[in-house]
Amino acid sequence: MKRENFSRKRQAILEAIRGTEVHPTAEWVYQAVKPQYPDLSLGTVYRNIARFKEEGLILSIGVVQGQERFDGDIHPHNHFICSECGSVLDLTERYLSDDVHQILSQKYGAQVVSHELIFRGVCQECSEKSVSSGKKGA
Amino acid sequence: MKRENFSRKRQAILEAIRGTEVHPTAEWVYQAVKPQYPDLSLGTVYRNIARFKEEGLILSIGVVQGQERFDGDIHPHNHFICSECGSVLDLTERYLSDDVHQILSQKYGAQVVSHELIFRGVCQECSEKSVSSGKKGA
DNA sequence: AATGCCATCGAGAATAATTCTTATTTTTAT
DNA sequence: ATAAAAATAAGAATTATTCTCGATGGCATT
Repeated sequence: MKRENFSRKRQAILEAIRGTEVHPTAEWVYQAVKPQYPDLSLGTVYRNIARFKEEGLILSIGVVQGQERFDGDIHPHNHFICSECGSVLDLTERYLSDDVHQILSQKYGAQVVSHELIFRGVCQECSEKSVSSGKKGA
Repeated sequence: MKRENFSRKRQAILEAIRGTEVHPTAEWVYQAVKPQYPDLSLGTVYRNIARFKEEGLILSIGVVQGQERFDGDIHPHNHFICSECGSVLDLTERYLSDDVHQILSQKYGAQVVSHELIFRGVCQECSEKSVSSGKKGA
């Protein structure tokens, strides 16, 4: 009875987001799904991403270099963002237990429901580039 | 000899950002400084904000509801962002020591230089509104 | 006070990501 | 098969931000 209400394109968009580690932009998703559905529209990607976010199927990492980045892995984990190339990496370390939400909620009278922890710096690849081109390393 | 290189408008923009707790947008800063300098241009606000960021005089909290938010307090601290009204609050609790940067840098071969920890949820004010209007509470 | 020099600025055009609108197409229920 | 509902394509519209460039401001030297 209960319908899945998932069109093929919608499904393909979700799978594209879930099936990559790059924490893609809307444009990336569009380019990724386009080959399979050549009549895909960028508006459809945006519309469905907004929907996935509301439904909790994906998460937003935030805006990196002017473009919003998404994550199909909704398990709690943290990220590292490279200031040079904008790449987003997953970090497996856990730093905060979820009871901090409770504690903060009580202290501030708010409803704290989630947190995000983002580390910033220069990734290994960009660090090496900088060294070889003499930008920083020596 | 060494000139301060700070025009009055630039100084006023920096002071506006430093003198508020609201973690303002560029537009907010523009409106705040405009009365004192009626010929202020929004482009000047953006230009100087970009410069302050590069110089490390202010920090970017990230994009909230489509607008970038800034913080004149560069001491390490964390934030709570209300998903309803977009307000940004300071949290004084410290959760991470800075040696995690070292540890992560070694583990990933990157240069981790900073982190940001953001809690999300509904602030007290918005929570109360929701209750009285029957949106969630009752 | 006048001059020269650059940093800074204003105004608005340009850009780019995202959202919105509407007609059309696809999907689902009957 | 057909009608109703949901989803989509195309592109216009919106909006925050950046860019361009001619004009202005502020300081140093005269």
